[in-house]
Amino acid sequence: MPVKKKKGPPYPVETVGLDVLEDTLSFYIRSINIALSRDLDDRLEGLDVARGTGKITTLLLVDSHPGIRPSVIAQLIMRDRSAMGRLVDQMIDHDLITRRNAPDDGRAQELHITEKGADLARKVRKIATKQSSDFFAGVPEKDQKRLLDILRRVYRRTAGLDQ
Amino acid sequence: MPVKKKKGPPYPVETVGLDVLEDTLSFYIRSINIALSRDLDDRLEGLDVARGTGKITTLLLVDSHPGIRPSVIAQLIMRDRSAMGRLVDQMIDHDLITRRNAPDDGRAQELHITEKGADLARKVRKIATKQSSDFFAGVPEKDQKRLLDILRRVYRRTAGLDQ
DNA sequence: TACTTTTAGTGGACAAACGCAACTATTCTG
DNA sequence: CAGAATAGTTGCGTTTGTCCACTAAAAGTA
Repeated sequence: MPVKKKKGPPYPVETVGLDVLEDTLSFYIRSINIALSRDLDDRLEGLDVARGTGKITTLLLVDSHPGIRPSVIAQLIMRDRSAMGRLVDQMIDHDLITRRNAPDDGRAQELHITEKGADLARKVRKIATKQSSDFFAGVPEKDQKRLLDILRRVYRRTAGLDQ
Repeated sequence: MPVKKKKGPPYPVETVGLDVLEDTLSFYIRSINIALSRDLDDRLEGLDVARGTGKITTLLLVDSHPGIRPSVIAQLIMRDRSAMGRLVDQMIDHDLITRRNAPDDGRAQELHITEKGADLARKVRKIATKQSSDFFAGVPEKDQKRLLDILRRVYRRTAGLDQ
């Protein structure tokens, strides 16, 4: 006599094959991106820099490259200049960076970090590296390096930074 | 006598160091995700499935798992049920899938592919795999596999599919 | 010098997407 | 049967980002 069949969905989540996506960059990148963003938002709770869509990169770049220009950052984070402008506005409101006109180029601006921004940058650095290693838990050191190398190469190429 | 200094920005894009982000998963994932999404949108031009935010995964999953439930897909693409519902609505409008009530569970639904959906799925499979290999251009076969393995592991863990 | 083109930044309008919370209906647990 | 959990729907609000037009300045050209 057959065991009573349990109801449940025809394809339980754990066992669903992902079709070709199983071997595809885009799917994992997209999904992991979602997970990573949410996780990061949690970790940044209340830190003036939540919703880390570019704010974090901007903060760290301004901190480590005093006088860097908005348009340069825009290119690195792959946003257009208007989006970047708004991002800068926000961060100025939060007193994290300052904006001044470039002395040698009337079109351009220079961004500088504030006290508060620098403090935050220190915290964010810790958080970002911690998150990275948490997500890599269980992945051998050597593979981590290898993975980052590959991602770096792909990134530089697609951002148009190479050649 | 010094060479005439060229003007240009203080930190040209190509040379800007990314601070700790240089060694951080989140930055690359986020950026590559942007690049990948835009590129994919281009390749899907006019294909009824543009803005591939989950549509692609849904399409392929429904195609390869007839009767799969919305909530299962939602979990795989990390969205909440309401977002998933709207996604399904759209795809039904585009005549890519159909929705019917599950015979054995009054709460649930079953999704099925349409003719048109199946056609599209075939095309999308080609496009997705092509894109993946394009982005991997220059990365040795072996490293590609390795990378996908790691991403898969990270994904499965963060999606709560393992253990 | 006068022109044209390119680059940097701003502002507005618009749209798409997502999450949350509340609600219904069904099923499961005990 | 009562209460908890699950599937799906709907409305609401927010965020985010893209497109486009516009100004100002600099670079290229002749």
